Formats: sequence, structure tokens, C-alpha cells
Amino acid sequence: MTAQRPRPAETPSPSRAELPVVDQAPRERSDAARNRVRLLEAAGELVRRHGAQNVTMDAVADAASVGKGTLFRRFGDREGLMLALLEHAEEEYQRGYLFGPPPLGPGAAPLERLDAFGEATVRHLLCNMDLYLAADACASRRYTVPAGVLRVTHIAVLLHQAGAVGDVDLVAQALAGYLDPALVHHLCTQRGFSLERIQAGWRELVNRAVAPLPA
Amino acid sequence: MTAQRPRPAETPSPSRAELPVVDQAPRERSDAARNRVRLLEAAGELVRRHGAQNVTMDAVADAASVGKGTLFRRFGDREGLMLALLEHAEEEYQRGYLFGPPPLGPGAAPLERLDAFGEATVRHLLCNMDLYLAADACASRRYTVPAGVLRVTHIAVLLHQAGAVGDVDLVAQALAGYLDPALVHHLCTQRGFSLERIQAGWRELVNRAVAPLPA
DNA sequence: ACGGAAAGCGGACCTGAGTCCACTTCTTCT
DNA sequence: AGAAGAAGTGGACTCAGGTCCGCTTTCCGT
Repeated sequence: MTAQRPRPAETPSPSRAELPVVDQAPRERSDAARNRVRLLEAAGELVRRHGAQNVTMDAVADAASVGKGTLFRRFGDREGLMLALLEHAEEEYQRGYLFGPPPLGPGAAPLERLDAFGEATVRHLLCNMDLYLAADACASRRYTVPAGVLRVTHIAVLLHQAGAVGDVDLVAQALAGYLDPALVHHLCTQRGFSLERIQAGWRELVNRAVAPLPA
Repeated sequence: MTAQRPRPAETPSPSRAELPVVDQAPRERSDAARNRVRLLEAAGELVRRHGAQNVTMDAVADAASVGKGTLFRRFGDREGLMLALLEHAEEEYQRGYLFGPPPLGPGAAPLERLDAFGEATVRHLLCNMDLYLAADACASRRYTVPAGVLRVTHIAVLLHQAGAVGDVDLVAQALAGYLDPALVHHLCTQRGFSLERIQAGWRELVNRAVAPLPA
């Protein structure tokens, strides 16, 4: 019932190549674009002021002087809105590990990059934890959120480059699981693990992952 | 706001030792007990008939001929009800790995038990996936659900027994993450991984976890 | 038995997410 | 410029989860 909602226009990629490709995303109408930024700005402001948990969809629509229907058409649901908000925060972080300078970006040895990736990710998560928890994708979406898929892929690629053997995709999935925002949050606040220990744990896992198959 | 709900009487353990201990859980009143089983039975029946996703709290209360307030007082929220329902299904599985015969239960070598544990867990999850997905604890509760904590602990204990070195608790946490119901479901349905591959992946992870620290 | 206190009950009520659809606004084609 | 229709809009509405609080039941001490 709630499982399969329509989910309209998943991030209609405002900048498409001008080549006359068959027919990609038919471009967004100007008023729609205007409302998107209004909504995003309003939502960002409200989240900053009251914390992501305490922002209702009605409040966002009102603050943006836009109808509720529009809000939902744009972002699908509450989670979608939070995810869109996160995308902004993720961009810099993603650029960092995809294209940035070593040791995080290309140029360094794969193992170094993996280490740096874990460290950067944990740091990034903690900085945006409020949003991550509010945007937390329950069950079905947890492993299909683009940002998450990107992380798993990145880890898998680096593992391969580092010469890892075994079922690298599954190992990558397990490693990515360690970087789940909710887990990091739990370890920090409920279990009292220090940031350093969590990052050291990542390093240990990476080393185990790239080691030759034991036994 | 939603974060810290009162959460009344977490499983008030109906059978307490008759010793005059200081003063544990003050026992449940008879009408309360009666209503709890009514609710659980009604909920179980509805879930069986319509799938966990399509069962509303009102429907459960009605079917049990009990007020909605009672339902919520007992189980806190929807997730709590689903968790309670799961507890029943988990019991046999938990007994299996805690007290059952080898290789799952005590008696076998720790490494064997770890392997068997992964296999049994994946199988168990797939059998009850409907409920697991409905009971899916979002963010804050995901890592504090008793059954989950038990799994992590069990893994950590066996890792220790197997002579694992390093930050065993964190490694155990990562391994447990691999057994997240939503992940197993995702791997099976979205990614098309076979049950066998997922279980083999577990075996690989376990072997890596108990290997001596690389590098 | 009986009476008082505490635990439990139930359903009206509130809130916020998500839907629907008649209406408006953009875009494009001529 | 104007018409046609696709895309977008907004807010009333529905629905389900969760709360509240006056009433009832059970329990226990006397």
C-alpha cells in the first residue's frame, strides 16, 4: 500500500547535455524550477532553525508560499525532501572523494584512499547527523538511495584496485554498512565510542578486506 | 520530540523469580495480561491474512475488541507491536543458537558456530521478511532493538572465543550489519543475489574477521 | 467483605503525511 | 500573437498513528 508510491521525476537533472540525444528528461518548467529553489531554501532555513525533526511539511510549504501539493509533487515525500537537502551537503564531500586531491581523491594508492574515505565519511556524517537521521530511509529505500549506492560502488572499486580477492561486492556492502549514519550515531552517543576509535575500526576492517583470503 | 517517547513497561517479564528481591517489575494485572494476548493474537491473525504492511492499529484494536489506547499503552507504537510479534518468531531461532545442538549451539568450535549462525540467520530472516520489514526500526532504534543487540553480542563472544584479535566489538558490529534484514532483502530481490552467495559471503567475512591482523 | 489507591481502559480527539483534481501557467507550434 | 495542451499548482480532504483524560477494574491491606 504505502510500499509503491508513484515517486515523480526523480531529480530531473536540470543541466542536460545539449546534444539532441533521443529524449532525456524533458526539462523542467520555469515556474517549477523557481518553486523548487524556494522550497529548498525554506526547508533549509526551517531545519537550521528548528532541527530537522521538528519541521512539518505544511510548515515548509507555508514558508515557501507554495501549495502542499507542489511540495509533494517535487519531492515525493518527507524523506525525499530531506534527501534533497542532504544532496547539497553531500556534493562537496562526494567531489572530495571522487575528484579531489589525494589521499582522498585519485592519485593516492587505493588503500590510502580507502582509509581516507572512511575518515572523511565519518566526519561528514557527524557534521550532518541531524539531517541524516531525519532523512533516514526505512527498510526498502535504505540500500537504494543514490548517495549510498555511490559509496558502496566507490568502496568496491577501490577494493578491486587494491587487489582484493573474494566476493568483493559483498565485502564492500559490509564495509559500507559500517558507515551507516545511524550506526555511527549509535556508537558515538549510546555506546560512547570515540571518533578516533570508530575511524580506527574502519582502518582495521579495510585491512582485513584487502588481505588475502584466510584459511 | 518523537525521539524520546515514554515507552511503558518494556516486556514486563510475566514470570519473575518469587524471591523477595528488592522490587522488580511489579507484575502485570490480570486484565492487562488478558488483553495483551488478545491483541497479540488478533494482530498475528491480521498480519497472516493481509500482510504486515496492510494492518492498521485501529484494525488490530477492533479485532481484539479492545480500545486503541490499550493497544498503544501495551506496545508503545506500531513498531513495538510488530517487534512483539517478531519476538515470538525469534524465540525458536534464538534458542537454536544460544542453547541448541551443535553446530549452531554450544559444543561446536566457535568458527563453525559462527558459520552456522550466519546461515541460520539469513534463512530465518527470509522466512519472516514481511514482519521484519514492517517492524523495521528507523534510525534511532535500529541498533538498540533487543534481538539485534543479542545478535551482536553473540557474534562478539564467538569471535573472542575463536581467538580474534583487534577491535572485536566493532568487527562484530560490522558483521551484524551484514545480517540486517533490509540488506538481505535488498540483496535478494533488488540485486538478485542467491541465498547461497549471501551465505558464502558471510563465511568469507567471518574468516576475515578471525584472521590475524594483516599488515 | 470492604475501601482506597494504583493500574488499566477506551474512544474521542489531534496532528501531520500524503492524495486528488479543478484550475492556472508555461511552452511550443503555426 | 494566439491557440492547444502539457506541466504545474494549491488547498481541501482522507487516513493512520499517537495522545489524553475521565471512568472502570483489580489488587491488597485491614
